[in-house]
Amino acid sequence: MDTAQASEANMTSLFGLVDCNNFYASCERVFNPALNGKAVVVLSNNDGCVIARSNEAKALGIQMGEPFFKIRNLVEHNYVHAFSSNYVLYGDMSDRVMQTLSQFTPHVEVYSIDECFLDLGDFYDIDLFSYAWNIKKTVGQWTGIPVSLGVAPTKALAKVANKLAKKSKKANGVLVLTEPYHIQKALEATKIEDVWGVGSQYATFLKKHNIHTALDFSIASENWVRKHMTVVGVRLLKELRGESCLELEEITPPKKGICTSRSFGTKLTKLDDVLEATASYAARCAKKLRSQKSCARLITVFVQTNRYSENDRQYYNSKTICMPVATNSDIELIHYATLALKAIYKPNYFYKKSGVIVTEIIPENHIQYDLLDTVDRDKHSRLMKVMDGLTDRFGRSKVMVAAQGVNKDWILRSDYKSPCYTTRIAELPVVSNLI
DNA sequence: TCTGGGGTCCTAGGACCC
DNA sequence: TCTGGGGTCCTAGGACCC
Repeated sequence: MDTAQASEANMTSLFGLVDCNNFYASCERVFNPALNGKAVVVLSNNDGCVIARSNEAKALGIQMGEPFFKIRNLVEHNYVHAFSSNYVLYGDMSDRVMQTLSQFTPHVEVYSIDECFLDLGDFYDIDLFSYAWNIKKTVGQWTGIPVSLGVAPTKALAKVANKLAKKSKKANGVLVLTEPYHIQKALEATKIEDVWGVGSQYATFLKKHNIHTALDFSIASENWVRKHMTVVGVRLLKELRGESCLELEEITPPKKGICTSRSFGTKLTKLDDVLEATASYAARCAKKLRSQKSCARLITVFVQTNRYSENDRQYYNSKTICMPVATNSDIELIHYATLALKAIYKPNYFYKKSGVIVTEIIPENHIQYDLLDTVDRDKHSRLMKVMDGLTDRFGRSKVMVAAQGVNKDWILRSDYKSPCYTTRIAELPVVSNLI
């Protein structure tokens, strides 16, 4: 946005930020009301660490990212209810929340699975507080998910408002910041490390320079900020001063890199096992590419051992292959992922994780074909369509390329998973030798 | 025993070209 | 012997987000 546009936007810009409270934990509660008032945590893949906590779990002192084994005692004594992550459920609940929000303004930006920016620029003249409160109430009634809502003239200020809305008992989940005096008070009450865009590195640096709150930062010199925090810092500075620099991004641009990686449920040493896992990740990348109608030219595979086991020999390596023609076919990506993995695999290591990254992504209708190409791309594309159709209907892992394996020794551990309450998964026998 | 996964943007510096 | 300078592209690394 240029300066003229920006200053024009400033006349009326107004953003809402809706954030689902403790989202994954709240999703688990919607379908299991007995959990209300109880400490609930949701675990990362492999039930490794805590990635979501209800307020009661926070009150027990459980930290974000805490390894699960450290709180196993609490779980066993029933003080805490733990769930493996159930992304199908959370994705579906997220869709419902976003659908509900779009009833209130046509211009929404789905910022993450549990956050959404709203353009409220047309609503300056109405009673913003009632409107905001109505949004919160409606989402609660229609989806069962509690949300907090901050409203302010810029995205960064809406973030500030949202955080305070959640924290303050008085605000009770809704805070509208339009008056300069209120904005100033809010900035004063916001610690610098809680500002959107200030991570741990910058927070430490800024505190060293006596900047402890968002207000301190907002009165720093622009040149000083540019010098130490690049143009990104300057944008933040302006946003906190009320000058809108970040627009609402309603259309999600296609991703420039797509990565699928997982830690294995157990340590793997055999090439075949690592191959099966890696092939599955390649297929996931292919599916993600197809869903955004893209193809990729580069594929990178990496493997690593468990960096926490001090007694094991450590190994990390990666290999990138430039494919002759950009593709989004399971079969081709698995083929090249296999080649890449074989190039870096070394026997006698305990592998804990592998991953597939695809880059140099282009729209699928912009592919440059190779004269010497021997792949029947039409056939692949038709096959992938059929497979996607089956996957969408019957769920993942029902149809796959044989290289992905059926033994799945590497599969994720997920001992505490709730049912997929909202999406029916029909039963269908595994078809493994389709190709 | 057990420690997540998937993204974005910006900058500095080197290579290369004319 | 003298040893320019501007532009572009690429990459690695560092910061951030959820």
